[in-house]
Amino acid sequence: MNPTAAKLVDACEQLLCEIGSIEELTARRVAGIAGTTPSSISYHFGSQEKLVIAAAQRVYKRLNAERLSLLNGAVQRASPCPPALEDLIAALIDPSVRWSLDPRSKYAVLAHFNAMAQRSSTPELYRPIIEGIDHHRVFMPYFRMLAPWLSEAEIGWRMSCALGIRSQVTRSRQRNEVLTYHTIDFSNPDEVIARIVEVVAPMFRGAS
Amino acid sequence: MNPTAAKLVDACEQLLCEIGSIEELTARRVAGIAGTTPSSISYHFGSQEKLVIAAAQRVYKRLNAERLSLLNGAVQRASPCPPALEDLIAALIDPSVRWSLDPRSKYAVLAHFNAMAQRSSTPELYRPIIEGIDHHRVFMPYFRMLAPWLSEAEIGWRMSCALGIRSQVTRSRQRNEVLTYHTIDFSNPDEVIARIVEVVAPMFRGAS
DNA sequence: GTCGGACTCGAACGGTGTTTGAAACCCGTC
DNA sequence: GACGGGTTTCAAACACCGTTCGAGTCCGAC
Repeated sequence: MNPTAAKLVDACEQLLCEIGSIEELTARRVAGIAGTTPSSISYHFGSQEKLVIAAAQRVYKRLNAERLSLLNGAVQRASPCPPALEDLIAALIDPSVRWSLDPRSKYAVLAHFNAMAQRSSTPELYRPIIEGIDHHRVFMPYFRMLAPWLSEAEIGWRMSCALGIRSQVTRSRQRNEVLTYHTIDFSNPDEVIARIVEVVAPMFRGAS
Repeated sequence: MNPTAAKLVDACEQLLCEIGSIEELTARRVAGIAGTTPSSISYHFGSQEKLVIAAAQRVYKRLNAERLSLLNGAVQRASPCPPALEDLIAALIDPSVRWSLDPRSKYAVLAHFNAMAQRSSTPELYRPIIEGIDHHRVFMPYFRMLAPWLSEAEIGWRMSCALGIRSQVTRSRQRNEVLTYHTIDFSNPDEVIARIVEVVAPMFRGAS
């Protein structure tokens, strides 16, 4: 990758972590941090939007790698048995929850990325990233072992639900705190993860 | 309300339903539809942002009224017994799910409103609306009757989870379809609502 | 009749992302 | 070593944005 382009991605990542709103990310500021000019963004990436996507893609890779490593850890720990349902669910949501609560993490990049995706007039740019689900698919065989009475589609649906709950936690923290009368410490990742596991696990049990 | 201000809210609501991205909403377009000038937006509402908030507030009122009426219907149908758990959950999520799938509804206004809230540099403007949870609180006593072993906070947490799953459905339809191998018809509100009820209900049951 | 407030609107302002065209640079070829 | 062509850089210009400003209009109160 061209060194200027690389510097732009770095600057974009850095700025996305510093700003409170995506509106504060401007081509001139990014270029300034990177020590170049706004037009170089268009030249190397086609548009500011695509630069943000490039930055987010890099961060997503790290997050997915962490999730995969958690999964592998749980699998190896339990080997030769299948991993515990709770560990599986925890691995699925752990990195997102933990990163979103860690100000030193690059989670802000993903948050702003999602904000941009929602308001974009060219959603096709974001689709490949947002709907890339291979990192989720790797969980499915393990869930199936634990709940063989559920079809793959049923497993997928429940994983979607788990991810939706995860998003609710990372996005609407204040609302959750009010709704739960501040009895849950939503700034404590371990507690949040345990709470999510607690409500998601029954979805995969035979009860119904 | 000043007639020009009213026309601006109407125009804003209309335009929000027609556009694909919030970026296509410009002060000049809104003013054009309303038959006035951009500066009147600043004059009557203070900013374009606040105009969108005013428009969204009106739509939220209608949605919350519909939700409340569904709740009351379920309560009366079951009276003097408490309403069925499934009906309660369904009432909680029904309007959002149904509106989000009905192109004639004003759901687009709320979708764009949420997109704006996420990217705004003045989130305090949105907080009162997004975190207004009185419409959710009215559900709590009924849930408590059905699950008296859960504290109010536990009920609130599970309601939050249900709303998170709801958001996942209204926001990331395509991803859900892929994860479920297209076995769920996410364009059919009745099916979607039934699916959500199916996974949420166990959260409120005694199992664990 | 005149004052004062509410309202409207066109022009201007400072900002945005992107395009443009001319330099500067790099590097293989003669 | 000099040339030539592609690649990269950058300042200026462009079209557009939301907002502000100031003059002008309207209308009811005194």
